[in-house]
Amino acid sequence: MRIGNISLVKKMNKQLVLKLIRDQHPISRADIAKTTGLNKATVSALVDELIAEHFVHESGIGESTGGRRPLMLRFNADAGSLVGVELGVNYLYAVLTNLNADILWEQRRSFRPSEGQEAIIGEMMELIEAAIRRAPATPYGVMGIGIGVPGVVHTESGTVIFAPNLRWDDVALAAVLRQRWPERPVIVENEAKLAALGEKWFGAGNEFAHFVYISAGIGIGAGVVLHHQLYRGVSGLAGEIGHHTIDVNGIRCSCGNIGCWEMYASEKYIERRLAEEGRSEWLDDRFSIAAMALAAESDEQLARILEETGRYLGVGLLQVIYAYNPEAVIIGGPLAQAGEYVIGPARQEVRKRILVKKESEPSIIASKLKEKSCAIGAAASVLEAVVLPPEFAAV
Amino acid sequence: MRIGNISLVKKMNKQLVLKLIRDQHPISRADIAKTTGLNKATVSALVDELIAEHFVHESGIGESTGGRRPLMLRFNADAGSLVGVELGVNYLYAVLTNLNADILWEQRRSFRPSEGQEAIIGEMMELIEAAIRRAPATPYGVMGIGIGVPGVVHTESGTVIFAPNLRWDDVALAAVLRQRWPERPVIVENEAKLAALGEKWFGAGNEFAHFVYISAGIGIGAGVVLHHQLYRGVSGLAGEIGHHTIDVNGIRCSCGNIGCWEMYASEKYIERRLAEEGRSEWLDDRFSIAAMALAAESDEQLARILEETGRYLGVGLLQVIYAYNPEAVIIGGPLAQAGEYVIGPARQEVRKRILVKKESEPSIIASKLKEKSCAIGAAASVLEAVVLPPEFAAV
DNA sequence: TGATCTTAGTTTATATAATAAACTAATTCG
DNA sequence: CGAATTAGTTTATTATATAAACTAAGATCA
Repeated sequence: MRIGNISLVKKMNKQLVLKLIRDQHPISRADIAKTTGLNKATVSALVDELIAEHFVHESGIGESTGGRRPLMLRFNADAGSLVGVELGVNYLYAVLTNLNADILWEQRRSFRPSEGQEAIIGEMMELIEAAIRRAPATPYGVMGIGIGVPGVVHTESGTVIFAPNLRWDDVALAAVLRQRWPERPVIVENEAKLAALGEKWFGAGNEFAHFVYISAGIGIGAGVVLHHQLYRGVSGLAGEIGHHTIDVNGIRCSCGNIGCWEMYASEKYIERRLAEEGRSEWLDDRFSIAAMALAAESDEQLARILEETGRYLGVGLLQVIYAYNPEAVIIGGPLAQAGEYVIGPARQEVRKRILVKKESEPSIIASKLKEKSCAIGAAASVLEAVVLPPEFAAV
Repeated sequence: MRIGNISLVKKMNKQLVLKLIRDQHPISRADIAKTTGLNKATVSALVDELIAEHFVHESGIGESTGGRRPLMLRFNADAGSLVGVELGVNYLYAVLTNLNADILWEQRRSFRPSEGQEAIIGEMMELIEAAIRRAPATPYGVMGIGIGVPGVVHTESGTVIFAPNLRWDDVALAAVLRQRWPERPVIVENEAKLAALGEKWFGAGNEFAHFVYISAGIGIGAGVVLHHQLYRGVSGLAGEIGHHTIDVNGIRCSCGNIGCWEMYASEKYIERRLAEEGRSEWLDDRFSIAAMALAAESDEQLARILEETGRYLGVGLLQVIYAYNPEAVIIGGPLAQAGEYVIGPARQEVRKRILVKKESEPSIIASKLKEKSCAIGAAASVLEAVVLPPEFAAV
């Protein structure tokens, strides 16, 4: 039960000031006082502390608006570094960033899915080790490690409860990493949820209080941001909307259900359709939606398959809209590489089927961080945990 | 932008104390201090104010646990009255309650859907007038009026944007009522959302932080409570999940879409199946699920139709579970009168189709407030707006 | 029975942080 | 050049939570 006391007030206001500086820098103390409603003296005191903590610095003198010229403040993105890792189905991708998600170092590494858990976790730890070695000298150093995984996660313990595509089951990933780096916060979370955080902090979700990030690849997952905060549900399953039924009499999904959305609006569907249409030349190891979209410019059959996929995507988006009524839906993951070939038909399908037009239609847009969403989101999760908690932003 | 100051802290703590007294009365000052972590002196000061404001009263001396006997505190449900109104498709139902949702007066009135807006609003105002006249003498009198409507609502203005079954479109309902009762808060909200509030405050939702109330009748609507708060989305459409597609190749819905859930898990479906199976004797004006469920005990054909409906309900519940990952799903509305005939098969269907069993399965339970959910929820919305705002309960 | 221990609740003094108002600093404008 | 304006700091005040001391009223046990 959260009780209020004076230090809570201070924490809230300090966060608010820091957030404002990050979002609107360069900004003066006077502007902060005006936009927040806080007293000038309060702002000065809080800013002084933030400067002492290296999160803010003065960046010179601004333009006068008829009086004394203001001292401009900036968020200090170089107060520390963040490590973000995406654990894919057959690859690892790690980034080292500053607090502004500028990538200072990155590395991608493939593995065969047949490799065991230990081997994969071992490679991940090598990558993290390498990232930490590359970290520049900063006041706080590496502030934490975020990991995105393709499955359902128990966040407190950092355990991967269920990751079908990796065939992982109850793997205590965070425990291993915390043992190796006991002094650093380690966050393990579902990849779509982290990608949503990435888009929220540094991408297409920045301006929205409520949005849904759709990670469409082999399957479909989602990260749901409500009131500026990631929504996880009671056990972290919120957003597993790839298994929404869109055809009760449809085809069987690997999850045991019938007619799941992700059987129709994913790479799985495209592969099935390519095979059906006798275009199996596209079905080799190096299958890529991006290449397919390029070829589709002069290949109607391919274009049609992408368009079908987009329409099915739209059918499911309708459910996303009715469930969450978001301001925006951000389409990410490999499927988003097809760009308007998929997103256009999805938009049309939504417009065709939706109940109340103008009130309810969200912007349906492409991911901004592209294939880096998850890794950057993993880094952002550390930022959120350590520097800029969203708790007070809501309401 | 919410800033912190000392009076915010006081407001938070006072709300917290009042909430605790309401939830756990009788309770002593010492117990409040222990469970909240607030200082005894702080609690005493806040309680004194709450007593002066008539929201709390001392209710005698409790049992000693080895020392001085405590003064027990109770929530004063008779500090004021609440008016709640349900606007159905062809009836009005109004209640007058105390702050504990005990019904002091109620009235139900039918109308023909062909009557115009003005006539219906007129009848509603007569009902409200009658309720206000019946209100007992209390410190605060009638603290406000809540109205549940079968449609999408813009809450700030209290405008009914779209109510297909009433054929209402952009009706400024709250404006009319606020003109008549300018001194009283008037809340207009979707019926399922208010019913969810009702169950949260006084019914089956009491113990859950995240739950979904399903209003299943002619159509399907939902009220979604996340982090103890009603979630509305950006334009109040969140929870319009009756129009989730469960069969892309299915039958056309009145909303323009194809294969909507509410074509399969609603009274509409039952009526269609009754007709198909040649049981149209049930299809008269006084059609009632409750009667049908009773007859189903010795009528397999009826039992089978209810069971089918329940299975379709389960298919859609899966989507609710994946979207919100709630602790519980509460089934209300006319369809819930069929009890286990419908809820049992729904549970089975969910268990059969769900991805991760133990983590994700919510309790699927029947509404506790039954046909009074909406009206009591309308009253509760006033309570929440005026006496017990949920703002600080979250996180 | 009465001394001591416990628990409930109040009073008093103190600490923290926001605020208002007065102040200094630096600039524009006429 | 002086008045007005804007930026930022200093100082005194206020509201509130808290700790600690205190009063109140019971239980326990020799």
